[in-house]
Amino acid sequence: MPRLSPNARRDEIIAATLRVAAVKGLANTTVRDVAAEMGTSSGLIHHYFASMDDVLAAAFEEAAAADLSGTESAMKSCSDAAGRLSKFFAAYARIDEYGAFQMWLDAWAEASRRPALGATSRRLNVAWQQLIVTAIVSGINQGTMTCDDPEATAWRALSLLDGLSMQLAAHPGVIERSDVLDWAMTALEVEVGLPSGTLHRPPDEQRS
Amino acid sequence: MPRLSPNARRDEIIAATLRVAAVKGLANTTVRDVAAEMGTSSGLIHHYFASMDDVLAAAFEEAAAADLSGTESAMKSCSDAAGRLSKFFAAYARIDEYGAFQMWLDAWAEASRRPALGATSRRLNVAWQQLIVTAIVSGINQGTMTCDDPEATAWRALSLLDGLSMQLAAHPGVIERSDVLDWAMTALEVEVGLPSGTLHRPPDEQRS
DNA sequence: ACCTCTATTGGACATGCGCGCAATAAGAGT
DNA sequence: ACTCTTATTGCGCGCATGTCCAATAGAGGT
Repeated sequence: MPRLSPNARRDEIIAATLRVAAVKGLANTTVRDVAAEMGTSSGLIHHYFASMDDVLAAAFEEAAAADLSGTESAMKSCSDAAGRLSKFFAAYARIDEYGAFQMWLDAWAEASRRPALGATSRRLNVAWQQLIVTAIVSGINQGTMTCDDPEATAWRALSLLDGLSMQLAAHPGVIERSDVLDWAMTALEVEVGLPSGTLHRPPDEQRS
Repeated sequence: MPRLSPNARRDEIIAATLRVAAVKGLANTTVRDVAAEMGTSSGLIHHYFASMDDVLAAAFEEAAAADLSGTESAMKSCSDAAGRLSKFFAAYARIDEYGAFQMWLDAWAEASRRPALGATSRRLNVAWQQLIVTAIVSGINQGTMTCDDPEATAWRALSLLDGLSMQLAAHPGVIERSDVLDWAMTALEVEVGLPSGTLHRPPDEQRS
């Protein structure tokens, strides 16, 4: 196999891991699977990562961090806080649709058994919650929202989304995909005192 | 080891499997783990089950069905609908504490890859949701609750509980155990128009 | 007492896993 | 062309897993 630069090879290992994990699941992805996917030897992987746990954590980190920063920048395109929350839900739904949710399910299930993966999962989950927190806080400052405990409200909104999406991913057909977003947005509207339907409407874009 | 009747031994295998799975997770529970937990040889297990998959499926079914019927009967000890919901949350919390939630996480993650496990998980999940639905419907009939769509409200309540409990199980420390119940109960109170705090108080027992 | 059935044993077997390591080869700098 | 670094190989070690099976032991019927 062609000799690659460390950065390029490292990226390819992560990319190959994600391709395998999308089919077999994060937990069932082995060193030999990833090596075969790349067409290289299995020993090569341990030249770049100390353990398979680290490989999985890096792959999950890569995919999840990309989704996170994509969502973050989408939210910045709105100046008003309600619009930002609206963007948040839209971005979450897009990720959900493209099948990444199964990876989150795997990560959550494995979090308590694989320390590196668990730490990454925890950090990114908190980062998602903080996206909601900051949007709510700016909503309060702008006078359009009211909320006693933005941290708690954000956990409830995110957990409701996660819980509903889990039903969608694990038991297709028991609830509708369109209901997930609708229900979660409505619940958050009530919590922060927004007029019903505010989050459902496409937000105004920010003026430059 | 004492020679037991087939039924007794089969039950003990399932019980031992659950004890191990509570610690190691459903997916990581091995034949030898179960045998060691019982204090018998590993070959004995294959005398009763054709494969380890069958053991895990039977164990999950057993535990989940027991938790479900336990919760159902606890709810029946209350005549008023709000009391029943209160019992529901109490039962859910008890199950959660004893470590069974990791098993649900495993089941959800594996649902899309193991059809038999997925079907069981789906059926029992819907049954849990229906426990809430019937309580809400009787609350409406008793005139103590209002709800446009009990099915949807039940999914939201259950998903919020599941989502929050998932954070508890996967990322210990990010939220408090006591908050999970508090937040989920408050959210449901708002949804069905119950006075704040109603679900938090220990319900009156039913008079015979 | 013996006999029969079967619950139970304990280990063999093949497979798959993460990981480590000595050998190899490719590319970059001189 | 020569050297030096290191990306890459290919295999082997130790361990854990599920499955299978011949041998053993214990309880119930006659």
